[in-house]
Amino acid sequence: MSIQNILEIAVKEAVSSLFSAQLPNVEFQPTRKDFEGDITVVVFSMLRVVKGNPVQIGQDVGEYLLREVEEVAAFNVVKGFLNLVLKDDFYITSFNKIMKNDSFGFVAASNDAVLVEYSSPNTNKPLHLGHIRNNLLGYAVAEILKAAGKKVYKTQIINDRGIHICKSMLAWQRFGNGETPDSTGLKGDKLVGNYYVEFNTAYKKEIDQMIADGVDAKVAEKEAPILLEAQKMLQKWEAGDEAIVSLWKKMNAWVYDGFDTTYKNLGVDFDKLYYESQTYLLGKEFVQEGLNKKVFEQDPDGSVWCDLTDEGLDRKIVLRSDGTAVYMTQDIGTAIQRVKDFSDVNGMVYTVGNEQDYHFKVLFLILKKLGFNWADQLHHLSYGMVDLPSGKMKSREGTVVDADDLMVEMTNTAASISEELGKLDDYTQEEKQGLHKMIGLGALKYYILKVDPKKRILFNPEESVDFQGNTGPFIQYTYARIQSILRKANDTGVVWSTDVDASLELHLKEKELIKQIQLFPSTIQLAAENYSPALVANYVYDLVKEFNSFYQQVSILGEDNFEKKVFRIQLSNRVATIIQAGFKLLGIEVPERM
RNA sequence: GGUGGCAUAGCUCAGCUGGAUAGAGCACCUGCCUUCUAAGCAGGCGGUCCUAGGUUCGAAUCCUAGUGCCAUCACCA
Repeated sequence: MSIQNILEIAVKEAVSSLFSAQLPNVEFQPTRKDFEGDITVVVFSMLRVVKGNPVQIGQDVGEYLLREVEEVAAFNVVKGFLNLVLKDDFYITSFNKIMKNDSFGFVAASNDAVLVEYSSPNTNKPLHLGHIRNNLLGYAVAEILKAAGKKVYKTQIINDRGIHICKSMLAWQRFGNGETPDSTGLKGDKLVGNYYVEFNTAYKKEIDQMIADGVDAKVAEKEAPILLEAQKMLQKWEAGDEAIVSLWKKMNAWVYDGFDTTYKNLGVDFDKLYYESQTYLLGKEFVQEGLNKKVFEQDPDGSVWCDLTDEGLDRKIVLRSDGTAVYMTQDIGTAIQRVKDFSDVNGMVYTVGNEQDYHFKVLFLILKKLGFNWADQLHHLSYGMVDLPSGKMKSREGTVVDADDLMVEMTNTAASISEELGKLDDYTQEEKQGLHKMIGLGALKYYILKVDPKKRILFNPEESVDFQGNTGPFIQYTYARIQSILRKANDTGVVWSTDVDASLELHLKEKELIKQIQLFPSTIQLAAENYSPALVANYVYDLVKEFNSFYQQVSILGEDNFEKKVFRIQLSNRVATIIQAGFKLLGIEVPERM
């Protein structure tokens, strides 16, 4: 039973015996640092049940608790706040328990399965900073859900069909001269992306020419020959034209190759991939079923709609008049397919930017109307855009921050800082490289994940990402320092695996650290409930702040009292494992040295 | 125009279900490396929590209205 539960019962008893009143609940909060105490009972909230002066009530309850609850060492009342001081041995006992728990903070896996979708790129462009946020968020949320006891399947849906793909294909056919990733040394996604750009360049040139020849601008945009040819290509693709399909397969393979490299560097992975080209037909069946069930209605021109005006939304199209699928059609099909594939799945998380809030609201509603009981368990993990100081990233204006380039840049920055400090001159080039990547990526990932997903991020490439203060490297550094201490402790042969003597007197900083450590499990739960890696990031930061303060104020290995020394080594070790575990949830690694 | 999100220090962000004197980092100014890694620590400067009402013993937090920024309202994805 947690201390809070013990106190809750005791406070209720106190109120019952002192004032003959029944408290529905007791409000607790951590005592603010400016006051003496560890945990605070808010007396104000009792006033509804107990009439009287809050200070006097607090005093009476405090005396009762001091008498009846073993863990309470002292109390004081400030205004309507009853501050309780807990005994040191309560903290030490609690700490000893935590030290024995190898999976502290983690809930054992259950059969309650959730599918988490993220990344989901188009196959005509390389990944950029926006995708990085998406990937990091999706990956971290998946890990956090696992830690909170869910069974998780990571997945993505790859948008591998449509006119945009044909544009790259056409440009490659025309201007490519048979170039391949091998012949050029370019990553496959970059190569294909270049042809997408080339298409647009050629397209624009044709439009300009047509306008110069007296064609109306809007007409030119629609009738530029190269665009018409791309559309023809799409029709051929849908008809299964062999040459087109094989070109499509070849170029897509290049792109997937490139993506794989980026994902690997970024440290994310997937359990199952879905391809739009394989699922887009599926939704159509259910459109028909929706029609039968009268969930949908058909217009005279053949288009199918879902009327959501009763829910305060619009009428939404689910099938075009020519019978082809729209975005919504495919998403309906994909969702259903996933539940078929993973029969134990009881919920899905869609990691998609907040510009699609409306789409997902509608999608979930439609699935519910179609009668799927799991539709209530769908969650759109909506996140804000990553903006540059110049505004939104636009590929056409060349203001996109490329994912691969950014990772290299971060690694280089980490390298130059590290070299300047020169602490690791005995490392081999290879070891150094690995470390620099770990630090550079740690900085990037932490920078993005510490922000509440809902909020947009302003990314300034010039100022880039900090390595000091509230940053990934700051936290990694603390971890490395602790490892250094542990190495020395082991080298000097200190055995530090024994239980800590509960009669030890705690230093203020030690007590604060234990308090912070105790919060780890509830932080993971809260982060899972809110789908917010930021909560984990900020928790680890607070823990590290607390540790550094402790580290600076007390000597660990230099402590004369052996019991204290052992305790401090254990405490440091526990902090390190929580940093490591917390960062792992964020997909960030920690170094032995830096 | 309808709908949704956001608004906290010069900048970037925390602030859990309403609680005490609103907290960090960066930047700027002071100190601290003959002691476990100074990518660190301690301190200082800096706030109309967008505005106006309301609910409450108590509001950055909840409600209403307004202002600003962003997104969305396509037979695009």
